Formats: sequence, structure tokens, C-alpha cells
Amino acid sequence: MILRDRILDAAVRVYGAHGFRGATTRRIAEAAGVNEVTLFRTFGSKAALIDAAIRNRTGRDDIPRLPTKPVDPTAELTAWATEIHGHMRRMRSMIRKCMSEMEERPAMSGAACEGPSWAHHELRDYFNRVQAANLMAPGVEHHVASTMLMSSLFGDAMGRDMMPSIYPPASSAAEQYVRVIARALGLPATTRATKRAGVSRAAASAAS
Amino acid sequence: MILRDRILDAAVRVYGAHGFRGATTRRIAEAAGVNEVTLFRTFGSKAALIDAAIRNRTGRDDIPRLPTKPVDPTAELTAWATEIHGHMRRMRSMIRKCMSEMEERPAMSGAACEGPSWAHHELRDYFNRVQAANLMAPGVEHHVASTMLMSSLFGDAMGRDMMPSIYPPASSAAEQYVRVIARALGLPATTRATKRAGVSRAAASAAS
DNA sequence: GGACAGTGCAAGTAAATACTTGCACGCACC
DNA sequence: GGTGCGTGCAAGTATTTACTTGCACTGTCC
Repeated sequence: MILRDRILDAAVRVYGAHGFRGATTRRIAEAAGVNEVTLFRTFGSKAALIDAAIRNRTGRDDIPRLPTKPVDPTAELTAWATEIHGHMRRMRSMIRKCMSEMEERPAMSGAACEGPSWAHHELRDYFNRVQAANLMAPGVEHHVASTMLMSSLFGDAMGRDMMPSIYPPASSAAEQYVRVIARALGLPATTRATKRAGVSRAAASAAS
Repeated sequence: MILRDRILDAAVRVYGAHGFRGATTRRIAEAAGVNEVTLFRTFGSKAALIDAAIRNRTGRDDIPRLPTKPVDPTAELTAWATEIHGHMRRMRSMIRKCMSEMEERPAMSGAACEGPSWAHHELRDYFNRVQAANLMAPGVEHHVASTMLMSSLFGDAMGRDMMPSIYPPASSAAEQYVRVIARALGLPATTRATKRAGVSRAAASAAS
């Protein structure tokens, strides 16, 4: 049933552009190229439709993985952060809406949080592994560092539209954030050879 | 005319709770303890009212200042970041709404951006001074570091409601973010004596 | 061929919403 | 005392919105 997916797709688009209250059933039906009544017949209510649409979107995002055995942390982090950053940028409209409607519709924003929450745990676990592999200076609060890297990517993805001048160029932003974190954690610098290898390996594991 | 301020106050409260579309004139009038018609007679339209309310709120916030002559950067940054963090947390509902309505009502979110934008420049200038005073390791991208510290405070203030477990305890969060940044920038550690002095001085300059 | 599920279309309902009008009341100021 | 100004109150208008109903059409499966 391709029609159902078409409606869900239109619903996230309209929701991302106008928020819950602005996502009228008329607009969604028009965007989906479908009669308005069909929405009610297939989903029951507007709330159920948008809920399904958000869940559908936030569920399908396969979050990239970090290598289980860290070798070149800086390179691996750069590849991973770049992907997370791109993902957040692509979803930024929807994320902003979910965040702002958290008080009124906690279930939906809860669903939207799953992705970031998962990504953060991925990063935190990776830092644990990096520390266990003795690739990190001892006695550093890498939990805080992981939160900061996530917040940096998040803040960049959310704020760049409104205040573009305060962020590094989009193409290298993630890389620069990682570099600062790497310095704070005392991670070894990437050589050119290991960098290429690290990036391609991280990308490969992310694509799987 | 105290009534005008009462209306503006009620408008920001209702807007922060429900967003633009959810901030109906009825709700605002009720929250202000005022007749609905009075809103239109004093502000002309709902849009003009909410615009004035946001501008009123975001204009009055005196952003804390960082010392012109950095002495103990870590202590000074901690005091400053703690205040910024508290400020962002207090305004978080309104900020979330402004951000999510950026596409539809750019003027309002633009006004809401003034505060963060100003704070970021304050921090960036301060880092320039710290570097000029030779208190920072050479060759570090402190522009990126300033963006990251701002994003960390921002991400914390926005996300803590939804994912409390991934952030450090609220009472020490700002301090911990500063510590990581200080490490990345190679700032000198704070001694107990200079710490007390630095904090009180920063707080004093912020209160002025 | 016929039952049937899925969809479109036209029309409508009840509620909410932004905004208006007309009138009355109180209160300061001259 | 009277002239405005600011406000409250009651009522109303036009529009939007979520959701419903009834009917016709189309394709699939038996």
C-alpha cells in the first residue's frame, strides 16, 4: 500500500514546516495528493496521523555506528560526527517543532528524542572503549566531553539558520568540533595514512 | 500604565507555553486578567501584541559581562557560563517556540536570537583577550571553542527536559563544560584563592 | 457477473478563532 | 459639572478547522 506511505511522508513534511497546529488536515491531504477524507479513514484522527508520521520517520534512521575497536579515534570521530551532523541538519525543522511542542504533546517529542539519545550512548560507549584502549589521557571526564560534542553538533544544526556567522563553515564544522574535543581528551593526532583508513572504515561500518 | 506591562507579561507566558498559534487572544486576556477586546484596542492585532511581548522580554535581559582584563580565565568563565546557563534555562520554553517558528515568523525568532548572539560575541572577544594575555596555549582554534561552549550551554538548557540522563547534574553542568574547554585551550588551572576572587569579581561585574 | 474494499467528491456540522461594534461605567482633569 | 479617555461587557461576523455523511466510481478476487 504505497498510498499510506505517501500520506505519512506528506505529513512529516507539512508538520516540519508548520508544526502540529499549523499542519492542518487540508494541507497534508493536498501535499499527499489525496482527498482529505482519506486521512480520517486511514488514520482516524489528525493526532494519530502525525504521531504515526513522526514515529515512522524517527524510526527509520539508522544511526551510524562507531567502530568497536578504536584505532584512530580522531578520524573515526570525525567521520561519525559528520554523519550525525548531516542527519540533524536534514531533520532540523522537524526536531525544532517536536522540541517546541514537548510540553503539549510529550509523546511525540519523546519519539523524536530516541535518535539523539541513541547517538549519545553510542558516543559515550565509544569513549569508554577509547579509554580502555589507553588512547585517551587519564583522568579526563569524557562523559562530559561526549555530551559537549553532541550539543555542539545539535546547536550547530539548530542555530545555523538563525545565526550563521557564529558557526564554522558547514563543510568542516563537525571536523573542527571533533578536533577541539580530541585536544581536551588528549587523543593522538591523526596521521595522513591512518586518517584515510579510519574514515573509510568508519564510513563502511556506518553504511552496513 | 501598568496594564500594558501586565498584558505583555501574560503574552510571553502564554506564548512560551503554547506557541504562536496556541497563544489565542482569549488565553492571553484571561492570563492578564483583562478583557479580550482590550488586547485589540491597545495592540491592534495578536501578531503585534506577541511581537511586542517577545521584544520586551528579550530586550530587557542584561547579558552578564566577562572581565576586560582576564586574570583567572577558568574561574571567570565558570561564573559567566553559569549565569548564561541559568538564563537560557529560564527562557527555554520561549526560545524553543521562537526557534520552531523561525520559518513562519522570522522577525520574532530574529529578536529572540539577539541575546545568544550577543553572548557569543562577548565570549569570543574574551577569548581574544585571553590569548593576547598569553594565558592560552598558542595555535588553538578558540573561535570554535567559544562556539562549542555556547552550544553546550544551549543544548543543555534545551535538551535537559527531554533527556535528563545524558547531561551532568544541573548545578555543576556549566562548570564542567568550562573545565573541558579550558583543557582544550590549555588554560591554567584555578587555584583556590584565585578561584574565589575570580568568581566574586565576575559576579560583581555581571551585576553592574 | 457480482460482492467488496478502497478511494474521490460534494456537502455539511460544530467548534474555535481573530477581530469588530455599540454601549455603559468610572475616573482624571479642567 | 462636564468632557474625554480607558476599560469592561455582550453580542456578533467571517473564517478556519477537525471531522462526518452519503454517494458514485474503480479495481480485485471469487
